[in-house]
Amino acid sequence: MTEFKDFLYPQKWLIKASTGEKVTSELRLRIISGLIESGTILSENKLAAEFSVSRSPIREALKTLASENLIRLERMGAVVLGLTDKEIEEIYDVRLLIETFVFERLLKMETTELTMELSKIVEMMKIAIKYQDADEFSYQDVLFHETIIRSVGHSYILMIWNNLKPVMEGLILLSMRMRFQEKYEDFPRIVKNHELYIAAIQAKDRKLMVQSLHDNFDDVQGKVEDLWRSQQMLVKGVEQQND
Amino acid sequence: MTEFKDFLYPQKWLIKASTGEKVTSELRLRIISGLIESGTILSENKLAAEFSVSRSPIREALKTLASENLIRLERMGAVVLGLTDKEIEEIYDVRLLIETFVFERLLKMETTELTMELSKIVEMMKIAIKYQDADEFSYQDVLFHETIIRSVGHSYILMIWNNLKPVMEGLILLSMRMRFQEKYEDFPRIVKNHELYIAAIQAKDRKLMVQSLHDNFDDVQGKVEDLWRSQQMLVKGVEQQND
DNA sequence: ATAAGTATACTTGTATACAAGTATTATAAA
DNA sequence: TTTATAATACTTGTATACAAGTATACTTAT
Repeated sequence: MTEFKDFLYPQKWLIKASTGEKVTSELRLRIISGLIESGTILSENKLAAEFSVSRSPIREALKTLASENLIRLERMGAVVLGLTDKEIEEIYDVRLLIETFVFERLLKMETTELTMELSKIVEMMKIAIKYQDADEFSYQDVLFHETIIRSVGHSYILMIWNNLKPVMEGLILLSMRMRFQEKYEDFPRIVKNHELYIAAIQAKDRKLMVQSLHDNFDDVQGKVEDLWRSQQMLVKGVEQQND
Repeated sequence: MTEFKDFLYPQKWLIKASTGEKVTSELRLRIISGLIESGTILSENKLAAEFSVSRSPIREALKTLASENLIRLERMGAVVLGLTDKEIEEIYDVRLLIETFVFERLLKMETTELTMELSKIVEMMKIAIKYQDADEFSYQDVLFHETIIRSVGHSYILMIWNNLKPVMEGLILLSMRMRFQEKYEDFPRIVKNHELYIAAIQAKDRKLMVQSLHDNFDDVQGKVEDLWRSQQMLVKGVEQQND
């Protein structure tokens, strides 16, 4: 598989990935961004030709995307579902659900090690902002929440997170790229929210946690149209931006 | 793929299924039941030989089971994780989490059609008991909860259910088979619990719902050792039982 | 012109072939 | 006996081949 210049998904995150994983990540982001529109019928053969790959990794990708509700596999072809605003809200329902659950567990735990780790991540986020690295910032943002979820050691909550994560990551990625272009001033506030989250964990303060979580949602909750604009912009400027 | 006589998974549920789905369902149940022990290393080639199938459907099965936390894919071989008692409890954490969420939504909805549907399912459960059909009873039990979850139309809650369902189904299946052999007297109570659940939905009574849900968990919450016993019993008696 | 039937070009699901890499085992040397 | 090296038998990931089935389009007959 040739590494296309016009890949939306960060190439450096895919260095060790198999072809199947690469295709999965790229297709996912194209669907989330709206570059591949809802209603489109995807065929394994056409995708294989487009990516210059055999059908094996394509099949793997389609199965994964179907489990993430981004496409629906049918007799002939996979129909793209994409993300409506309603579904983005639903994703945040689930995030609120599991992070609230996790927080309840944290209330009964030692959290010094966790907050240490989270502080480190926030430092990394600041560096990413300084160097205007949207992808790195997104990575740390996702890692922040994953670190919290992992810390309670609940394998089925983690399973839910693992199913949700790829789509979340895509949304955050597109949202942050847009912000770096258009709303750079947002970032200090986003960082502050994360610091608030850490404070809530340290103080074991339910209310503070839910509040900072809600604020965090608002930060990412760009409407789908915004993400689409963002994607358009990126595709147009991709010749210059990508090495 | 030959239809082995010693399949644990109900053959009639797999009539329209592809080879990949058949292998997935059978492997899953063997892992849950303990027939394939935790720590076992599964190789694609060996499984393909064992099931008289090519590696394609086996790969599909292993990917699915990995997403369900039943195995862990590694460089060489897939290591079986199975279900510990802790994990079974975690599954019920998640069920409680999503069914409670769903119930909150139901409080704001018209539920006459839903309760009608649920009553029908309970009738079916009674018939299954009458004819001592453990598999059919399990099917209706799973369908009962799925019907409730689907009724609120939340695609990401449904996604969680879809990820959880196969393992749930397996647990219920093994648990009910054991009960039909050893604790037949349990069933009237199980049916009553489901009727209580319906009443809770009709009355929009949170407390009643949580209570009946908890009771329902207790009914299925056979310890892993019990499931293993059940499986042993079934494998020994399989020549007579399966057609 | 329209309807029916056939041919063709798709589709997915499974089997097989191949390539690259890893663990193990056997062999050889110290 | 122990260590190092080489050969072999595995492993997964990807490509390709094949089979069965479905939709489309074309051809033929009325």
